[in-house]
Amino acid sequence: MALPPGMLPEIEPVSRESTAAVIARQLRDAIMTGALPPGTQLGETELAARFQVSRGPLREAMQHLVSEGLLRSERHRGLFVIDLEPGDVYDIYAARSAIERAAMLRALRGGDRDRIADLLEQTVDEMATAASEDDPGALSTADLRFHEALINASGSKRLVRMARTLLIETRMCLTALQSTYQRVEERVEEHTKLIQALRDGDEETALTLLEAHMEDAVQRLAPGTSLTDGHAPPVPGNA
Amino acid sequence: MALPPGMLPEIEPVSRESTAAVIARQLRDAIMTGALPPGTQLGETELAARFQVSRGPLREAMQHLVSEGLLRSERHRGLFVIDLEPGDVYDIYAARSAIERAAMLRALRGGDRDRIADLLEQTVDEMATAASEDDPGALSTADLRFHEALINASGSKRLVRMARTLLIETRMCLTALQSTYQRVEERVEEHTKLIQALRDGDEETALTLLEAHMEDAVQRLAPGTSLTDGHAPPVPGNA
DNA sequence: CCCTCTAGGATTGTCGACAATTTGCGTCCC
DNA sequence: GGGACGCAAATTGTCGACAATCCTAGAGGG
Repeated sequence: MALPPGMLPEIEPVSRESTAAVIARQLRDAIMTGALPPGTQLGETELAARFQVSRGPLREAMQHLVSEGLLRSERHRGLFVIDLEPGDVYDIYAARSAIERAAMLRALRGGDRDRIADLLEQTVDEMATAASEDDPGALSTADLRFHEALINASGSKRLVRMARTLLIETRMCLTALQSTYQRVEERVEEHTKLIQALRDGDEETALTLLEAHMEDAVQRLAPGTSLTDGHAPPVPGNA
Repeated sequence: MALPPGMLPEIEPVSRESTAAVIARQLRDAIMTGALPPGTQLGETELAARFQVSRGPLREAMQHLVSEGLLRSERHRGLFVIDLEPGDVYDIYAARSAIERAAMLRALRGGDRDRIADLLEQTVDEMATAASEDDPGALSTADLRFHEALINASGSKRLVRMARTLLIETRMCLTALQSTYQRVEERVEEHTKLIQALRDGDEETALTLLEAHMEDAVQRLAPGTSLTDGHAPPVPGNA
């Protein structure tokens, strides 16, 4: 009303997030970073005490993570952090490839390519910083943020929603197999080239680079499998 | 032990599904078929009475549907069935296009093409039956089952997981705009051609047909928008 | 010595009640 | 008559306790 737009830009309700959402986010981070290793059992009573809330909101948060696929629930047994088998690595990257290809297409065709490219370059800068400081964790985080930004730039609610779990799972892969990395310069450069292709509006190059990016990763993380030729992993834990 | 495999093939725990899961499925069906129209407010107390359970399990089911994107939650206000705007129709089909393209690729390259094609043909038979009986609801259901089967055949846990919500939302679109249908023969034939391309292992044709299938649908449901040229909808309700 | 059955402990599933917050309506003042 | 304030009803958010179920360890019998 009396407040001109632009003033007080960031006032929001004191508690705009539900308790369950806060807990879910904290657990998500813990799982993502490896603080809660795969296979860990999460006791409701114990966690409720740690978060100082009742079991009600905590259960809701857990249920949320279960439906996201980060926890697996065994009835009357408990909740466990999922453990990723080789087949899952393949599956994750195949799904990511599909999502990010679509996001890239929408970014390419939806206009505003330069603005998106600028956004992506910020995350690449973060990667470079993390690389120069020799911080593998931060490097992985920045890497993921690149892909998160790409998908956000697509402007598709559903691509964003579907990618959320995938990126967390990707982070789990990266933390679990932190040793098998490629050269950091190479890792940064792949993303830079991707941005350039986007900026140029070169669809074929962008899509090819993206596919190669995924193929590289999956072969490094799960040797012997391939995205492009449909070579299924040895023990697919699929339904 | 003493039971040779193959005997008693279908005995399972008396209640292998949690109460919340049962409720969630029932609500899902109700939303999908339009029994709960978009925008409806769902009171916890009322529903708890209808299902004859406490509010605890019911809340879990609701939370599940919220995280799936079928309900939207306003704090201290209530839960509402999402209503699909034109921008959402575009978004849904863009996402479906990405998922099903990937599923088709894995079906094409993963071997067992004939087995998958046979499975898909069963659902096309269902479509034909529904068409001959002039049952639009059953026709839509069979249509969705075709795509569900295709994604299941991909063998990818994550594609299946991501597609679940998308297919429900698609069903909502179909029930909401049930009038704007194409000729039923055409609708059946499109799927038949898709199966043939899959059986032949003709990747280019299969992918092209699939893309056209989606493009047709989106243009019929949300005229003026297009998947392929990135023509964004007039009022994108995206984040 | 090994298998089976039973009792114990622990964990999840469910419930009913209380507290916090929002919305709508009625009232009061200008 | 119009607007703002305050109250009350309804709904969601949270909590603690009880019930059902499952794993484990130990004793007993073969």
